[in-house]
Amino acid sequence: MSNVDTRVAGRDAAALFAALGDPTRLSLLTALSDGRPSSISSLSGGTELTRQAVTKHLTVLERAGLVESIKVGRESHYSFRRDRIDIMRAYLDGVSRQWDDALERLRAFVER
Amino acid sequence: MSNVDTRVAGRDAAALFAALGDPTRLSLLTALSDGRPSSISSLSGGTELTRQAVTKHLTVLERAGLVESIKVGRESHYSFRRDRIDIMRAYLDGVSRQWDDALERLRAFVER
DNA sequence: GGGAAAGGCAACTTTTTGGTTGCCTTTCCA
DNA sequence: TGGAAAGGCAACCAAAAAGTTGCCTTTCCC
Repeated sequence: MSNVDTRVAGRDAAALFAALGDPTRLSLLTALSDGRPSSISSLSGGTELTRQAVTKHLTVLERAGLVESIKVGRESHYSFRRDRIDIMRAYLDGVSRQWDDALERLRAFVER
Repeated sequence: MSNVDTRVAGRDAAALFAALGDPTRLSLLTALSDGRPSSISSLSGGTELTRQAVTKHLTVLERAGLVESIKVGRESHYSFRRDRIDIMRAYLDGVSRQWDDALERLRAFVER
């Protein structure tokens, strides 16, 4: 049952982890997590990357549901979506808990 | 300062997230998180994958520090390393907290 | 109105990744 | 002691990812 849980959660989680598995995307997400929606240009300014490269990374993050975008005039404003982070946290918590339980069982066995 | 923190943590974290950004590796990690060290054959048995494919995934996980291996006779025993999970949790907690703080500041501003 | 800023779209190149097959070495155990 | 089990190593392949360049459209604002 908890086995099924982690497997189901894992399917969702893998895509999220993959989206974060790139230093550039991770820093984009960090930049957005301060709450200020940002345009593509402002996000690519200050980096070594071209605007198009940043666009691609933002698209990856958006498909994973980690950010969302709205058009404001000629700009696209990207913003952080906190809720998806919780899925990853839940997955990591599950793995950690399973590990802790395993250790506990081992301890109980040894001390028997 | 907390900005620097997330950036430093981010460098480590990206590699870890990347290692988890694959369904196969995620299920390998889940299998190992029950505390029982497993051989490559036992991990590849029951899956559609060849032994070599599993070996490669385990190598990725090991380079990321998420598992470790020891040789036992002719077998390689892989086991879960919980400590690295904490780095990812810390990163996600940091991002979430930054987001929560931003919301709080916004609320305070609006209610002023 | 017209130039500049913001960005979408598409083609293309280069690496990386996920996976395979084949072969060799080491270890186990009947 | 000799086959079978476990697995390392290397070459290879195909698809995906990361990034670039070029060009076109939309919007802003002087």
